[in-house]
Amino acid sequence: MEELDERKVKILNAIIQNYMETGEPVGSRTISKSSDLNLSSATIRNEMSDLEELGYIVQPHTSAGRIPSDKGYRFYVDHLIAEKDEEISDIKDLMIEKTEKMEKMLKQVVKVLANNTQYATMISAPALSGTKVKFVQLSQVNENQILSVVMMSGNIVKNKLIDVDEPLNSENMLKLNMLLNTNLNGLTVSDINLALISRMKAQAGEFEGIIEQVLQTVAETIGDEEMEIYTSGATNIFKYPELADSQKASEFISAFEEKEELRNLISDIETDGEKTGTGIQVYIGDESPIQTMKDCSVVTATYELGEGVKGTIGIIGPKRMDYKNVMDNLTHLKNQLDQMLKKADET
Amino acid sequence: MEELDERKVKILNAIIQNYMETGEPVGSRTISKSSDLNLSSATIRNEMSDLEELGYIVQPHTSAGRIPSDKGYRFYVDHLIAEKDEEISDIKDLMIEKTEKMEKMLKQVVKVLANNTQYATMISAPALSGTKVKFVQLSQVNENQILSVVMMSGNIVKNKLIDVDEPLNSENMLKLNMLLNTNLNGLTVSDINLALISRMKAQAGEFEGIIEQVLQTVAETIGDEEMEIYTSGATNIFKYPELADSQKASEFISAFEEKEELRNLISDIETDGEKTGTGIQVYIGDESPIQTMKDCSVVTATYELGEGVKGTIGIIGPKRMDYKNVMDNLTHLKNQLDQMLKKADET
DNA sequence: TATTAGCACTCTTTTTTCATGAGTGCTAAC
DNA sequence: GTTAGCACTCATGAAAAAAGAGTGCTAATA
Repeated sequence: MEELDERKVKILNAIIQNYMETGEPVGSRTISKSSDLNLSSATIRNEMSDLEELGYIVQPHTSAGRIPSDKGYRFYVDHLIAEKDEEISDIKDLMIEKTEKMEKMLKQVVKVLANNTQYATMISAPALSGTKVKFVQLSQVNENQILSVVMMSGNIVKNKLIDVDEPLNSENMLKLNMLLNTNLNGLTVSDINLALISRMKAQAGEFEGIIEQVLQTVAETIGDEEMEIYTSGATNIFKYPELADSQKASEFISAFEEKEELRNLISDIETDGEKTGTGIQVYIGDESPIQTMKDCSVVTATYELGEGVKGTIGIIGPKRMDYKNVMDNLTHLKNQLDQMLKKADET
Repeated sequence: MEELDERKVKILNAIIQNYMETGEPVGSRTISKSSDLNLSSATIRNEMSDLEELGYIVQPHTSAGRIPSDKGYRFYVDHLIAEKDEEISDIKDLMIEKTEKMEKMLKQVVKVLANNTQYATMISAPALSGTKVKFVQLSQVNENQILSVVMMSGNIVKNKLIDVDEPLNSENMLKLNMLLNTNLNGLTVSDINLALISRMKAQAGEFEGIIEQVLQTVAETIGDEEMEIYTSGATNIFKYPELADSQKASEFISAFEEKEELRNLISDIETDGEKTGTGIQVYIGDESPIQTMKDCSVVTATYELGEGVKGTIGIIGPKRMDYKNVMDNLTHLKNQLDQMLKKADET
């Protein structure tokens, strides 16, 4: 296991640090001068040669310096960051305005995070399919339309218009609402099965037809929704020359605009499960499940809104991103989010 | 007025046509051969020299061909497009899926339009401030919270949670709902003034306190919203070399991501009023109210959702955009939108 | 034995130079 | 009024040359 002695680790670290800052291949002379090892460039060269053979660094071409390989970054993330943890991490405080609207909050969160890190960011709204029904209300809007309003845990409100053949009188409407609330309260979409439906139909008596339509609608309202994703800072990519040529940039930004690929990315990540104990996951280069991002690294965190209901927040940037800063930011934010959402749910 | 004789017009037209296709400065020899004027390049050169003096075309540098100036494009848009109108315009049919959700529909519209034109597109949701209240419903969600749901013309539904000190019993809730609906139905935000409020308070009796809070909330629900804008195809900018260098592209795409500048653009345009009889407006280069877009042209259309309630749909592309195609597309789409929204409102 | 100075060699990057070609403006002839 | 002809300008691209960065290897050193 110990294929790297202490000195090699130090040199590898120095190379990565330097490359993170400059984005340029780093040569032996640079290391020789900048590090506190007091070794000549020739010695460093020998060590670098070894490190290359072991696959931690790579030479873009003969007579260029070395850059970290995916394996190198991986080593850095797994071993080197922890060592630095003693340092005081001074994250700019992530000021998030309080707002009860989930959508606004999420939009703000990605924006703040993008600003703070200078990378591209995304966040997925918690999938409704896992949330519970807190409250249902049908209202007769006019002769032929009923407005169904469903409130889920996390105070997410969804609504839909239902067309009906004939209006219900207010007494029946009241009954129907009672029926819906007593039966659906606390259930998730997957809980609404055939057995429940026929039970409710039986109770509905003459409104059996409407009940069916309503339940159908409720299910659609909650379940049918495709995963909502908010993004920010896609244009930060232009700050990193290795990603900024128009071909790549166009694809990258398109992916952020379309969001379809991001959706795939996120569902892959969510099924992937947690890799670290902290709820933070790091995908370096090819490790990322998505092709468009193979020159990037993706760091994600999962926030929770009660049992089983999760959303994902992620940062996408160059492989030489500041992993420490990014992970700290995400941890911080994840905690803040968990707290806020829990509070919103309690009320 | 007649500073351009027929031949000059023909030459100008040929230059513009050619430049639109190629994006390259066009020289005298090209015109001499391509047009049906049967003139030598020397003659064309003389005419081009005149056209330049008059400001319709411009030379990027000595020994380059000419490109149209803003004035040239303006002439083209004002005079030359009309002449071509006999041609059958074969717009690909803009297939828009029916959906009762305004948001989904608008998102789809910009996407289709961007696909169809290959330019960047945007659409503003109709400002709620002008729409009318169609239906209000308060529901007791739990001891301390009331959910207010407001439905506006166009079937736009907004909701908000209100915190209250003590729950209302169902009878009082019913009264309150009646009161709200009878008083607010058909009103716009600006109609909800102090006089109305005090009148309603008087009618509310013991629930005066709640009424105030509710009305406040309703006003917020409807009025406070900032203009919602959906965009698509921002990365199409990379298809036009004159706009595709990373500096410009980054700014451009950022503007589309942030949407703040677009909001300004749209409100400028909306106050600007209609310039043409068709409801289509064209801003060429510097004519555009916004700095970031000074190398682009902006073409917009206004769609309506009943009296005074407007939204704007726009296309942003290079100055050499295919104005005819764009304007036709917008006209077509505007009609379709007007129709759809009218229908949604009737039900 | 580990380290280092020295040097030849490689490969990229930048600069310079040069040739090419597109396009113009002007003049003189038609 | 139109056109052929020609000198001139300027962008573009290729080729050549120069400069720099960095390596790998060898031989000397501690």
